[in-house]
Amino acid sequence: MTETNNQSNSCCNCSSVAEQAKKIIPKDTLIYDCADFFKVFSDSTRMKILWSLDAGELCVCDIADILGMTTSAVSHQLNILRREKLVKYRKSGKNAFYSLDDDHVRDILEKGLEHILEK
Amino acid sequence: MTETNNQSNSCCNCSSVAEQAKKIIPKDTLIYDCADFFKVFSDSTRMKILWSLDAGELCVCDIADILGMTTSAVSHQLNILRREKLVKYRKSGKNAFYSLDDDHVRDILEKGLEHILEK
DNA sequence: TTGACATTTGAACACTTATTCAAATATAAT
DNA sequence: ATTATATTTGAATAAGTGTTCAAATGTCAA
Repeated sequence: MTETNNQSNSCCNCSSVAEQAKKIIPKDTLIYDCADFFKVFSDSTRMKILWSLDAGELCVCDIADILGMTTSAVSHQLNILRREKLVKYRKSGKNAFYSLDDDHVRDILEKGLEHILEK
Repeated sequence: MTETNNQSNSCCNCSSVAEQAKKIIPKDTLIYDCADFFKVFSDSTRMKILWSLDAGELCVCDIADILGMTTSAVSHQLNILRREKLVKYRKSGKNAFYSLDDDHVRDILEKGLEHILEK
């Protein structure tokens, strides 16, 4: 054997970088969880809800009013945000009050905004 | 008129927060751009590609080899990553070498991973 | 020129997803 | 009990998306 490495069918000279890449990539389960996490931010309605909650605690009908959407549509999205642990809520009488789960969410929101504004 | 504010149909006492929320929410165009930006991170294939490129510059066939996918599928995703300015590339002979556009992307990748690991 | 290789591209397909609509819960007021 | 209000839920629809496949483009070597 003239070449002593085990790369399968490389077409160029990226082999060393490729080997390192294989080590760097997080495990599949992590990748999936991470992708799902970002997926929550990938919808404009959810984005607006999160920015609204950045102002403080809000009930469903107020969020719906702010966004100009039905409470049903908003509730569906809040359900997703809750499932991904981005918002928490408490029930009080007829109302359900939602708020951001932690400052981590604010970090991400601002990072995204920064990226757009700087480009 | 007994109440002197112009809120339309609020059901609770979130009015002051709601007013502030309306001011805080970024303009629609910004929201859309931001959502699109995060959408890129919401797919596991693109996520793996980005993590691969974190190791350094790579050509398409090597990325395909690392991910165990066809070059066509990878090329389609690279096209999206390029469109959103997350990766840059240079052509050299038959090859196209891709790399991360800037450290901003690394920041987001790590923020996402942090969030998952801490929860 | 011919053939091989790396990459890109477009159409088709299966799959996912956001909103709408109607109905169901749940709580408070009369 | 009845009515009104706030919210949730499930099914249906329409729009969006990732991969595959086949074909096209572009580059190098013989």
